[in-house]
Amino acid sequence: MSPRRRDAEGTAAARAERRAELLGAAAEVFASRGYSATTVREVADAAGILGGSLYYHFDSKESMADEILSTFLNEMWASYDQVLAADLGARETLEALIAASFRSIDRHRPAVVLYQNESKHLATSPRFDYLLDSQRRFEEMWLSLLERGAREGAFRADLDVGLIYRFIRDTVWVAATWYQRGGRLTADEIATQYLAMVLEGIGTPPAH
Amino acid sequence: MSPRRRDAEGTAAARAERRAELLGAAAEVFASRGYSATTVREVADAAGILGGSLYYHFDSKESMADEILSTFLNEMWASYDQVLAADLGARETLEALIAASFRSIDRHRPAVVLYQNESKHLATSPRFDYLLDSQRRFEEMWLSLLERGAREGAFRADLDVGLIYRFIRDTVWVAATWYQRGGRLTADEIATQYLAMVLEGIGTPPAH
Amino acid sequence: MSPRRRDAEGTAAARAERRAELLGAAAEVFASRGYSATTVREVADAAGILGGSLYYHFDSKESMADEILSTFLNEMWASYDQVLAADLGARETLEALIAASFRSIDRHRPAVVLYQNESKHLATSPRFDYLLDSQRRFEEMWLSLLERGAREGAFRADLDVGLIYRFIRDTVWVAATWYQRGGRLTADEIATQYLAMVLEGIGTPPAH
Amino acid sequence: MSPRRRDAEGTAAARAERRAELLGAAAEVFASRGYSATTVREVADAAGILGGSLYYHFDSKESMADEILSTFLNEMWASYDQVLAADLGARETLEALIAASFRSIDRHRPAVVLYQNESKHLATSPRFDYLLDSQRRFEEMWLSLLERGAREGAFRADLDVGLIYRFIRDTVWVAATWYQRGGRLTADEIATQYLAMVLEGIGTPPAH
DNA sequence: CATGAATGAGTGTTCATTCAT
DNA sequence: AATGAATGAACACTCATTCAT
Repeated sequence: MSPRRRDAEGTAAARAERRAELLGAAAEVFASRGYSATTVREVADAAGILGGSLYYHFDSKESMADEILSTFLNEMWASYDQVLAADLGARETLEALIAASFRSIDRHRPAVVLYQNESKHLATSPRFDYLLDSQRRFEEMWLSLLERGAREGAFRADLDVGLIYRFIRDTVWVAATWYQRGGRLTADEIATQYLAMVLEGIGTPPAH
Repeated sequence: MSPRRRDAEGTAAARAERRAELLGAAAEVFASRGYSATTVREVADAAGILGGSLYYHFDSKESMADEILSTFLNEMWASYDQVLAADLGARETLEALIAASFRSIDRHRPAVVLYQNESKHLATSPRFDYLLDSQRRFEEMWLSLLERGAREGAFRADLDVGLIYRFIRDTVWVAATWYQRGGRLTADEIATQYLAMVLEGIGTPPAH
Repeated sequence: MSPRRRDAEGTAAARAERRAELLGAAAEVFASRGYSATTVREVADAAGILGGSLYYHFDSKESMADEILSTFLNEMWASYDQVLAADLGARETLEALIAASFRSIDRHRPAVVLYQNESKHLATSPRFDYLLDSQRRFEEMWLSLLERGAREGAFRADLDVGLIYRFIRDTVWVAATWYQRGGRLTADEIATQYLAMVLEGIGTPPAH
Repeated sequence: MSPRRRDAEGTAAARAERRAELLGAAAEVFASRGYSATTVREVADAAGILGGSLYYHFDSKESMADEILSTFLNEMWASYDQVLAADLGARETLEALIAASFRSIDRHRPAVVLYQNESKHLATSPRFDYLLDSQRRFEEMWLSLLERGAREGAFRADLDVGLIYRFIRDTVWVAATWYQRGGRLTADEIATQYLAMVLEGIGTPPAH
């Protein structure tokens, strides 16, 4: 490897790293203050630079949100696809998907919050069409899993599937608003308890 | 009595009614576009008047949000207090609270969305301190109910109470983002199915 | 005519008048400082209002330039069309067109300057396509007139027509950069002398 | 002697050459986009380097314009002075000056465009006072030539001298906006035809 | 009650310029 | 000589708010 190549790689990597740093700061601020209510200057402050300097790295505020969200979604789908490829039973698939989701929250908490709060608003711009695509694919995946589970006897068949879908979807993702790494419970512990609640309910079985 | 005077006579009631109309429009727009992303002009457009005219009725954009939220919270707490005053068993109380919550969503959907999405942001201003108070009271109420239920054997005791609290809280309120009056399911039907899920889970009991 | 209609007309007219006022100020500043080098604030200052207030009347800086230019071009072409419709001889047509041009300069001096200095730059945006259209029509009109004049013996035939075209075009329009109403010479006097120069030259005939 | 040292030896000349290269690119871009509308980055792009790198060679954007304009004006005046020193008759002087002007356009087209479009704007800064000086000298030169020509019978005496001055000035310099080296007509051919137009006009003599 | 013109602080963005490497 | 990251002032534009009518 020639020194030239070494340098080129070094700066390309350094640039990518800097972008990641800045996007991390941006995601944090967007998540806590809301995308619209956040000023570019606040993002820059959080990153320790001046407002204008962000534009050396990014085209616009929107493109920061774009990169934050697409990075998160790509990783999330990669982990979902791995689960789906394993071809497990309905119940095991559900368990694996929920665990994967909480791991996503653990790794991308601010991005998840941003996604939840602003995707509807952002999706009005064509550049964010992939948000709707992802949402559609997500819904299809869950609905078909829940229907299959009901058919196979893994899940109760007396509940509205659309309602269950929303129930699970909301339950999982909203956790991003309060989850914090290093808190009382780890992401895996939360996943386990969530699964217990979702599958068995919080009520005690009626006595005979 | 001239028509002018006739109008004047009804002024107080008419004014209140107009305010309610305008707040309804405002809540709808705030909920769908987000409070920060909504301009006063958009609210005015939705109400069929010009931007400046809103200031005859309200002091500021903030005060509209204030009135929307406090109206909703007052009504919500009135219904909760009624439930609590009935002194039911833990399970029955939970059922009644959830039913009351879905009825709140039915009556104040945009306000609930606004509350969920923006209360954190708005609460930085002292005028919205009551949001935090309400939240605190809400948490206390649920935690004590869940603890009592666990003690009394109505609820499982092996789950983290704080987690259950968040689980229920999120599950219920997020529904405001997709619920629509006159949709496939009524608020009461949704409440019933939610209760089934929350209490019994979606899984089928393991065979012996 | 009902009072309502009177009012409606009154405010519509008042609004148009205000726009015209502001556009007059804008044209003046654009012409003297250059469009790009002019800030919106400078325009507003010249109009005696604040920068933001301009946006109550106009969508953007660009739309001000647009309205200034299209108003000027419309009026210019109206006067040209009148000349062309009269179906005069080549020489008389040329005289009438040049007189009309100087009258345009008299009435729209800043707009002409703006047109000359910035149309190339502005025409990169599709909204200004009409500038290119106008330019093309202008060139065709002049070339066909000059060719006809050469054929009919009204103009010398030994000169390059394209060159004459540019010569006349530039000569006339550049005058907008120094012309001032109420100066030593009226627009008509300038037109007369320009015509003398263009038709007969500034040299004295060679003695026999 | 190493190649490095060989380079170093030629440093002063090499540096001057590089400056000239960069100024050539800058002049081209300034002329085509307008000075204000041109960014330093665009200049650098045209030169194949990065924006910041220009500042190794020049103090500021303004100093580039300065050097472009003063180089052009110095050369132009050198050629004018040569003409004036020859002490020709009025008509021959005019012919020689116009020919020299078109040769200037041929050699410094972008600089001439820049001069025409931006000198008024730039002249607000004291560093560009020489632009006004040049303009004044230019006007004096032409006015005295035209007056002398009128006195001596070389030029018509029935036209406004100030008008003729502007007529010639504009006619000549505006050509820089459309002239291109290697086009249909050479600079000398254009000069010849321009002189024919200016001296004899485009009209045919009235028949007796 | 409502209008419509204006305000002025603030927003996202641009860009000439600097400077360590 | 040139890079590339950063600066900071300025820009076009937005918007909550005011107020005379």
